[in-house]
Amino acid sequence: MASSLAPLVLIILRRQESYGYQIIQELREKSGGQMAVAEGTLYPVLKKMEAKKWVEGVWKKADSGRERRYYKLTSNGTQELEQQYSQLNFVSQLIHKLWNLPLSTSSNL
Amino acid sequence: MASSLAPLVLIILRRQESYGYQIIQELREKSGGQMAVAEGTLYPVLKKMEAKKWVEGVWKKADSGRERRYYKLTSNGTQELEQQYSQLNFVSQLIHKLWNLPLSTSSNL
DNA sequence: TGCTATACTTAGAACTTCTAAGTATGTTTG
DNA sequence: CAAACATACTTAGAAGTTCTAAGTATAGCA
Repeated sequence: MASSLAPLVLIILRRQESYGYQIIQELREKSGGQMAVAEGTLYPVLKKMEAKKWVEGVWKKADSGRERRYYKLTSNGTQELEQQYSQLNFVSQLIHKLWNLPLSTSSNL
Repeated sequence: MASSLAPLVLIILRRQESYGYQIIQELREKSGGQMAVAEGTLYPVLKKMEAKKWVEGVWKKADSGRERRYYKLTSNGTQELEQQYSQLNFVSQLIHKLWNLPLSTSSNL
């Protein structure tokens, strides 16, 4: 369960343009193998993000001779990412706040 | 978009038992109005969590005379919460890690 | 030549969340 | 007292996301 893949992908593309297969590898590596996103999950997400103009995709022939679809962030996507990133931080902070509230030690009823 | 409501609810119930309507209020208050969960979203989630034995629900008559269904964490639910909480922290840290990687300044192709 | 890694596609199922109703009871206010 | 409002829970259906599980195709290697 990726729990909202889009921001993770946008963050990766913020650093440098990339393509589907590599994004999957990077997520797996950077997460120490914890985050295993299936191809059937990621590729439709990339298409949806392209349709929303968050990213721009172009076909390029790699040195290997293979065709790859490289994606890069648009300015739209940068805005979107900033919003989603701060939203994620907000929720994360809310969770910590709730977690750290003192536990009730006796019945409250 | 609540982005996985279950852990938030479990965290609230970890502090003290509560009921649906109050959980909605608490989420709204503690989030400064940012997190507005609809009743039609929360109540089915509570039922699902009860079916999974993460929480236990009982009907009680409140001082007001109203019937409420109070939920409290089971030991099962405590285990589940610990797992989900560390999973959330993991993803949150991964996101920060990826965000803070140096941006590429020139073409990488 | 056959296997493995790379690279992308697609259909359908499962799950989550939201919308938008509805029901019922207690409280407040004109 | 009646109307309006806040409390409290229910449910059906739509929309959105992710997973499963296929499939296609090419490059490199044994």
